[in-house]
Amino acid sequence: MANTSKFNRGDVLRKASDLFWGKGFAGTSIRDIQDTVNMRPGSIYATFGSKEGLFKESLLNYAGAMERKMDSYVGNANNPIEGLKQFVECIIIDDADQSPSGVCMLFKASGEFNGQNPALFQFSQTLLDGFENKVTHIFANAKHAGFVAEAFDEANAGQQFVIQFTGLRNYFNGRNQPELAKQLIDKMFKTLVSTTH
Amino acid sequence: MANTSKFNRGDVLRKASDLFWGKGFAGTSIRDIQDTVNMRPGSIYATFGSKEGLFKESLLNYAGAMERKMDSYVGNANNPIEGLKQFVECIIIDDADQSPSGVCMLFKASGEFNGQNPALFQFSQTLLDGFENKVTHIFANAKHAGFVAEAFDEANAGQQFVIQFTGLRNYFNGRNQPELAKQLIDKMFKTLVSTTH
DNA sequence: TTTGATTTTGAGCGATCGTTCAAGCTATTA
DNA sequence: TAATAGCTTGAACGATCGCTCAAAATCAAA
Repeated sequence: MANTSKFNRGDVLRKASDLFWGKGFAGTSIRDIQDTVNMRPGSIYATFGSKEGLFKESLLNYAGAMERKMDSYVGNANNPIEGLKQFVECIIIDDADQSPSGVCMLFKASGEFNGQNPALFQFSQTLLDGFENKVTHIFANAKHAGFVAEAFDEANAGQQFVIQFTGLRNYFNGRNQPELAKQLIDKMFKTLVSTTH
Repeated sequence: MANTSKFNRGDVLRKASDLFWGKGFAGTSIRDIQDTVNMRPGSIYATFGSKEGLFKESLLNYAGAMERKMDSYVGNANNPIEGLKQFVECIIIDDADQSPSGVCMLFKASGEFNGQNPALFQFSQTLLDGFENKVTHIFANAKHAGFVAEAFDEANAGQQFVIQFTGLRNYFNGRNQPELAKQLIDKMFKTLVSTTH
């Protein structure tokens, strides 16, 4: 080894991720990225290979951050399902004004790439499946811990969670009605908990 | 008047709309459009003013086509709510493979423009509000005709319809599971019809 | 302190972007 | 049929796109 990187890979990915999340893949230029991560094109390409490569890592970084945030809320709550609810409230209500976009980056990518870029579409779909799996496991654990009835169907609940979460997030994208959002999230979880086989 | 247009404005807007819907605003170039609508740049700019102008008309065309389709299903059904359900099944299941995108063009535009282009974001939000209003009126008419209880809350139902529809559409974007989709649409409407104050 | 492997730099490549406009074409009117 | 108003054409503008690579800078090991 003779020379070491001057940038922090995590910082760079966080910034690039926020940029891509807000402006989309096609709407973000490498020069946008150069400016916000303070790297020259040569360094960017030596590190990430291509715009697509950087996007893939950015999307992965987003999904990871999302799952860590969810884990944190679930882990700190007495009832894991209550934790999930707080996570949803945080994303839809609290983070609304500081978030680069009101739409989930995974769905935004999935929507942008479907029919245009099979590889990146497949990549985003895999991450979405992973997210649903994670939610399903949280519901399963909640059931084993006795927080919901034995007849509770965790797979169905995980699926419903993703659908409702997406619908709500899109609905409140650019719409500033926190009290309404809170009501609808309440309703979402009331319906979710009553989910059985 | 000395010469008349050779192109059909409706045809051009349909084709441009499908292109923008599939590839997004940033992902579609004027040269893409030249090729699919068979017009030269001068004609396009003389007719629509700019890429943004063409996009606005394309989005309007999409929203209009969507509402006409919905009206058609609702008008031909004995029960307007049953008609709404058939409309949803048509969009999510039947049209899945011939549609330029599995995501609603209005939400895709709203997601792409939020924080990037206030004018176009506002435009797409207004069309979304119009769509929700239309659905709410359909529910109101269904109530007045006695298809649901007097306690039925049509505004709440309209809101829920948009949220559930969006969630399901995103979920089944690129996912080919028609029988599962049918089940979830069934569940969506069972829940919707039981909506009261 | 010298060496040398590694990273960073930034000018610049060819391609494509949105857009313009002078010139040519076309159909109606006189 | 000649005149003319309006539409279409397509070459080309300056800007920006993703990306490359030779040269300069940097730091660990010898």
